[in-house]
Amino acid sequence: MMPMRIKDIAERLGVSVATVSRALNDKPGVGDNVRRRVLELAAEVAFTPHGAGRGLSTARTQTLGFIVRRKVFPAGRDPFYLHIMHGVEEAVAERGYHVILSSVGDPDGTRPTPDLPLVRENRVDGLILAGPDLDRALILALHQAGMPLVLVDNILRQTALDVVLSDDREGALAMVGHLLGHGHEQIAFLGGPPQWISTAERAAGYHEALAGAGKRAFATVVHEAETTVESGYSATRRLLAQAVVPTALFAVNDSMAIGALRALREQGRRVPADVAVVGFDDIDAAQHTHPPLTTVRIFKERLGRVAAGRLLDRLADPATPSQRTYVGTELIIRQSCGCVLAPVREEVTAGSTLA
Amino acid sequence: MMPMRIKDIAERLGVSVATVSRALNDKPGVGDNVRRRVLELAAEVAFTPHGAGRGLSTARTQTLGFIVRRKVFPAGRDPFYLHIMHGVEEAVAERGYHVILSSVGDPDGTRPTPDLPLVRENRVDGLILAGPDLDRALILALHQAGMPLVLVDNILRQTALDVVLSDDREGALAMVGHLLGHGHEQIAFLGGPPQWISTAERAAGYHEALAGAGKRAFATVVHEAETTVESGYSATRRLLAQAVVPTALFAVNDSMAIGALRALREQGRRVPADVAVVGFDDIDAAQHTHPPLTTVRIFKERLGRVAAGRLLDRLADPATPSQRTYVGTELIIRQSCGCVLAPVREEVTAGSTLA
DNA sequence: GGCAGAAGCGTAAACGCTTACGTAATTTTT
DNA sequence: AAAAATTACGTAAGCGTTTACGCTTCTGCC
Repeated sequence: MMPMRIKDIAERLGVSVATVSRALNDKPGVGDNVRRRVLELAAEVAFTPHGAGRGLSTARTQTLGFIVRRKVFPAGRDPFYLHIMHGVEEAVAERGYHVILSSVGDPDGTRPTPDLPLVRENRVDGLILAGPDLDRALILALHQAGMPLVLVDNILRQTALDVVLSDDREGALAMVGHLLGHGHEQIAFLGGPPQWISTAERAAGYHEALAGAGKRAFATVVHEAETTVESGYSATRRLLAQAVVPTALFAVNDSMAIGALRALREQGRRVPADVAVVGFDDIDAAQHTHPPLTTVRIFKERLGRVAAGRLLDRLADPATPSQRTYVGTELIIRQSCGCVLAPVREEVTAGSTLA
Repeated sequence: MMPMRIKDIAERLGVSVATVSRALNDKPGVGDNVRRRVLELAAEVAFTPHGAGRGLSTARTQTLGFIVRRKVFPAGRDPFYLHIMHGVEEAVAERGYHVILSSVGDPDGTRPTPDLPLVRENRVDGLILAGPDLDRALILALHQAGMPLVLVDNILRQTALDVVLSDDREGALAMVGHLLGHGHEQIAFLGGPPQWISTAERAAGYHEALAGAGKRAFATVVHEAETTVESGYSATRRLLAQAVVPTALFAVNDSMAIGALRALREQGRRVPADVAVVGFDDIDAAQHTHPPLTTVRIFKERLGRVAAGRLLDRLADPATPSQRTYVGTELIIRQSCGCVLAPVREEVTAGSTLA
């Protein structure tokens, strides 16, 4: 019942532990005969090396950390980062690694240089840092301490770090292009914190699309401090109080778009007849809004998979130059933009509350 | 830069590593003087024991595994279990533990007794097994191997295991009681797989409520093999084809309720005017449906916290008798049941698409 | 003042694995 | 056929902790 250890295998086969270890790890210095016998027995008893033992001698834990700011975690929020983590888990499992989840609280300031128990305890070989609002000082400290890192949905300027992003600019470009193609002239933008890479890039895509079409941005471009349903709601109300009302509303993410839907409905404006509303992310709720939300899908699991791949590659070869990877997006046309003629790509269960 | 190890502390203080270890672990056999100096220095350099080293000598990893069936994970599904995991993470972090996420695939049958790499590698002290459709053989094998376990949203009859469940029967009782109290006579039930504890208990609560009120169950009680939007949709269509149509529809979970909303809408029935629809779970999407969905809220993070607590307690004292814990639910009255008079408890951002 | 017991501390082994080094046997080279 | 190089294996040290055991020094007691 007690699992076999290398020592036991060595004993049963009448060889030394060193030989067994070499055989198991494909190292030279073992005869074909002995090697075969070792591998056979190992397979038979489903031998797996003891994690801590191996870790102690190799200084490798075969484990990655997935770090996310506690605030962006669920509790009513869309589980965007959980989807990313799921992608990470699948990818690393395929390569024999594990993931430890850790959500960091607000910097408490009790420690001069912020750090993570995970790291101090040497429990991880590398970290995936997800989300735009992780403490800069923390990231820098980890990087300078030599911890292999990959950033997801975030960048750190002036620093050679691996970064995985969704192609937000391209997605926004496509979205706004789509609206323009359907005759919208007055497209307002509900933005988020400009220091977040994703929201900044989406804003850039918005402006670029308009410029490319020779149009001007809608007079009032809002930049909210948060990207929640509430902020989308209040921003839309402020927008509607203006003299000229937009014909389309591009929210920087789906949560804000949902807030916009609510504000419009309360003001008696019909969506999409009076004003079109589109979002970004394709969160789970987007297909259940009324009307179902046209949006730009982000492949969240894919982001996780790619980030994990980058990190594992870097661990295998620490000299790999850092790189920035963009994961493509996809336009999801539902009813909230009124562009029924556009090609509709929908999964079977979507649009449960078709209007 | 290199983190200090016990050896270094011992050297700096001119004592032995054993003494340092004893001081750090609050063990007797250390003078007050030396102890103080050790603790001071340790605090100063933010010493944290090396995970693998400690793990190797104590056979404790300070790590828990969170296991979930791959199929129930996101990719379009509601991240129910991710919320649970989040609760787990918060709870264990407070007690200095870590969580490793692992989603298990379908049993591939290549191994006579199913097991987990996590366990064979001795990476975890215990496991939280989430979801009703984990392989029975796996659970039993782990249990018999002496691995501390806690089940969430699942039970294993005939086995003394710690179990954490939401109080589904009570929730269903309250929900159906609420409908009855508002005059509904014909309440249909859209059920799920009866071997799942949660769906079975909800069905039981439904019948119990009706029996308590002296009513009979609606002639056709449906039990679907899946609890998806699609199955809710098709089950509702079948129901509507019957001679007598219910006045209220109680779906065993929110996904099915969403499917029901779609089917009703397609058939031209108004919700809640013609037929009330209620669900269970309070998934993220429930507040964005049209109309917003009345449902029974499950405290998913709390489930995770409680499960983690049970497991940690058991690790601290392996003799703890196994126990079954029920986490209460909460009726969330929104618009889909038409019972506007009931007390409405809503968070601020809810009901974004108020009808 | 002598002795038992306790307290404070060091020594060394153990956990399970990898790996540098040494040695004997085998193969290759001349 | 002798020297040199290669191969196959064992020995032992090391990774960072904890802990059983043993030695000294103190304390208290008669």
